[in-house]
Amino acid sequence: VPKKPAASRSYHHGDLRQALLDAGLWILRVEGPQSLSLRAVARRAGVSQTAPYRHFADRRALVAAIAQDGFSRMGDAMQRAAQGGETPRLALKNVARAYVDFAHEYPAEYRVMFGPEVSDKDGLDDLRATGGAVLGFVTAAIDGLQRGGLIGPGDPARIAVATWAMLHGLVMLSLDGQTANVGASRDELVEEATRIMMFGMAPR
Amino acid sequence: VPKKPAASRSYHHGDLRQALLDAGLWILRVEGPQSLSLRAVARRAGVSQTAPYRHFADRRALVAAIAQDGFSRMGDAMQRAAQGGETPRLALKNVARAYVDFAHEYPAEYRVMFGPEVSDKDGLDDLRATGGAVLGFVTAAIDGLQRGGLIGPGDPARIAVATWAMLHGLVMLSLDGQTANVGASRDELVEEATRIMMFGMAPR
DNA sequence: ACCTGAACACCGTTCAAGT
DNA sequence: ACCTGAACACCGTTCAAGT
Repeated sequence: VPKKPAASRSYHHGDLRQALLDAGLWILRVEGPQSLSLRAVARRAGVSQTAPYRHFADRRALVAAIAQDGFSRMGDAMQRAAQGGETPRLALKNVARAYVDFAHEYPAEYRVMFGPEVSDKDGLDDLRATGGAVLGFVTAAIDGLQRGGLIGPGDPARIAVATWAMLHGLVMLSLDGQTANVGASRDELVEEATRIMMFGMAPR
Repeated sequence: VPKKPAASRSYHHGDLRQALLDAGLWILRVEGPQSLSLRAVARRAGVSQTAPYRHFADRRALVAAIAQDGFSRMGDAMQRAAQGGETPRLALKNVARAYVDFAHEYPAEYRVMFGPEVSDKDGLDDLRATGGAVLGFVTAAIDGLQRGGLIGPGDPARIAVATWAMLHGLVMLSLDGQTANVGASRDELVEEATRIMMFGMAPR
């Protein structure tokens, strides 16, 4: 029996759109991405197979909504991490760690966020905007570090892309188990990557 | 009518395993990853729906074989690029460019190589080995640069992971269209990433 | 050994219909 | 407006059978 106030129960399943998203997230986390079907989501939400079409144009729209939710929550985690740092450089490291931690805590969602099903953003304007916000967030952080004299000059947008690329690549290789044989922990790899990004590989 | 010598035609479709791989690659490139089904591959190869099961245990095995083929061809391209450089540093840049170019020339295959369907390498020992060879290749290149005094000390395996992560992340963000708004070409972004990897972001 | 046809349990999506 | 049931064209996989 739903406990929500009547005003938010526009039909007898409460907020069905949210219920479908919750069901999708549960299936994704517990049963894996290959089980994430519109029919399974409908079953878990307790409605007929065709009910989701009232809220999502097609399967891709549901996946996009899940991806967008992931970007949103990851952005929140990064924001919280940024506020915790005592110095700008510590803040950047905290943000990097928050990013990597989010991906490893919710690997299935992270994969969906960057997966092939939503890689073509045509018709997914909201998702494009939310994903772009992550880059904007990193760009603002880079800009702040430049103003503080902690990193050198250069187009902050390009530097931000390189920073994001490093984090994203590290996460993907790690999730794919492709860093398992280097004899270094996840934190050690983040550390090494941060060191290279700050000081470079060239001898000083 | 197949023109191969009789010795290689173990059955009337020639080398059916290879024919199925070719069909899969064609479908992947032309119709996209969502059309890559065992049945479609069989149809295109002109055999019954169940014939592929003589050569691939299941759909995942076919996808893994396609991914492995991709890793193999990408490794070849990197090897060729490495030999072309006049100096070690130019060679590294050439390898980076070859990597990024391969991914953009065969985006569907690249996505499959790092996609969720084969991310769990359990039971895919050959794929794990071929993927690991890419890391070994980068590690050897880093080691060579260290010996030549062109990059500083440090565990070459960890430095290689960071280098690969940067390339992989750049490729994925670019393929996802998430670098479209920074006003920089693909080459410019590779250039910027290479600069940061070599000299770092910190002011000198 | 290699391939086929029928069958089962799924799936996305559409359509007419119910309240 | 919101939801359902039936239907269509797919899919992965198994099984008995054919040469």
